[in-house]
Amino acid sequence: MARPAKRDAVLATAKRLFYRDGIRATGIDRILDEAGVARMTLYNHFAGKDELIAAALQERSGEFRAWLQAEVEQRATDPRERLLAVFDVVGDWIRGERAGQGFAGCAFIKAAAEYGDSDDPVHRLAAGHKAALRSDLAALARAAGAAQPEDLAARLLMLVDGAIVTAQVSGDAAAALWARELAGLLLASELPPAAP
Amino acid sequence: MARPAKRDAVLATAKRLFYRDGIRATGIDRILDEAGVARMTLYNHFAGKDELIAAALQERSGEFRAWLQAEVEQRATDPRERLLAVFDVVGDWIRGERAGQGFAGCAFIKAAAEYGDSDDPVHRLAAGHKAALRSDLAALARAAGAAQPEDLAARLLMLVDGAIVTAQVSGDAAAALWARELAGLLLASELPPAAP
DNA sequence: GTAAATAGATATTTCGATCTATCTATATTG
DNA sequence: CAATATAGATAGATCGAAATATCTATTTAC
Repeated sequence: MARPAKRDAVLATAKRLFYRDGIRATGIDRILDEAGVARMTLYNHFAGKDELIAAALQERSGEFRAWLQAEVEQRATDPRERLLAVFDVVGDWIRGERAGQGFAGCAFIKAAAEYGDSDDPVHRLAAGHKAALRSDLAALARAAGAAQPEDLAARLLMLVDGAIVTAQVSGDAAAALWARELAGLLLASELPPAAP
Repeated sequence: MARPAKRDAVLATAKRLFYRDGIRATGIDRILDEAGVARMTLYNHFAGKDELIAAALQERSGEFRAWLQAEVEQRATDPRERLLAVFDVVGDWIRGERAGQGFAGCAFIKAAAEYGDSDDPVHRLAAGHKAALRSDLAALARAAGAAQPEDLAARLLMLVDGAIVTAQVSGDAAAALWARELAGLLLASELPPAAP
């Protein structure tokens, strides 16, 4: 094997359990058990649980952004429609149609909830993920001709997060649809009329 | 003193620490220390931590709903304006202008994040709180003449939660304003035009 | 005087982390 | 090719701290 097969096993298991059960609720021992890895291989690859948490969140952030970007680009070509397609992708995610992963809310919102101090490294990673997503959306908004793409992106991301939280807390699978309708109203009021 | 002075001290401290630091992150010992109460008085009044969590969340839910209701009624009389005033109240809360309490997100969203299993009693309490809030908003929506007051309430609550989460995770103090603007668009499209 | 509250000891887990000794597979070297 | 050095992984013991919960004996307050 090339290099870090065991490291990847630990990281993948940590990502899954941290997301499904929460970070504080997930002990090192369960990660080791489910990854089928010895205790010291974890501590050989990561300085400790904190570093493992950071690595898991960073990897998840990159994967999620890439997945969202690819799905959106696949579903629409017109920038305005791509902004709306974001909510369709989120809807599929909520309904559990994302590769392998059952929906359990947003890992970063939940991480920020567990580590509420805004100076905490975990909270910073969560905020950084949201800032990156906002930047991704701002690029789409700019392509769609928004006068204030950053402002529009911030509002759209707030809609996305509202939908995710509503689905996770209350089990409202239709939340993404509600958010999509609201996004439609927002785009109609913020974007120049589309040329036919 | 009448009856449960010590019980109230424990409950008040638990409410505060659970909200500020998280539930799992808050140990019994710290609650006892900060409440200035002996260990056995806690276990005389509550069967254990689980019951204390439930009591704290229930009390907070009632207090929050009453506070929101009172603030909204104080700020506007017209039902449509009351629906918008909800976002002003949330904005004050985010900016830390609620009695004594620094803003640290929504206690119930955070609780549902920590206890992700939808069958968990803590998660159920969180979902129940959101259902109650939705019901409160639906009453306002009905008074405002909404055709589908429950649907409108669900969307407004999603906006509220989106604003709260955005403020907590990313520190965007303006999130409540963004949500208010979106709510304005939604009301314009869902409510009958106001009679002058 | 009676019920509540207290201090303090204690039991039992669980958690994160460290250390050691052993095993294995690969790579290096003679 | 064969002997060996090296790195990675393993199992298991162990440590200290923190967590929830229980029990007892004493003090406080009404």
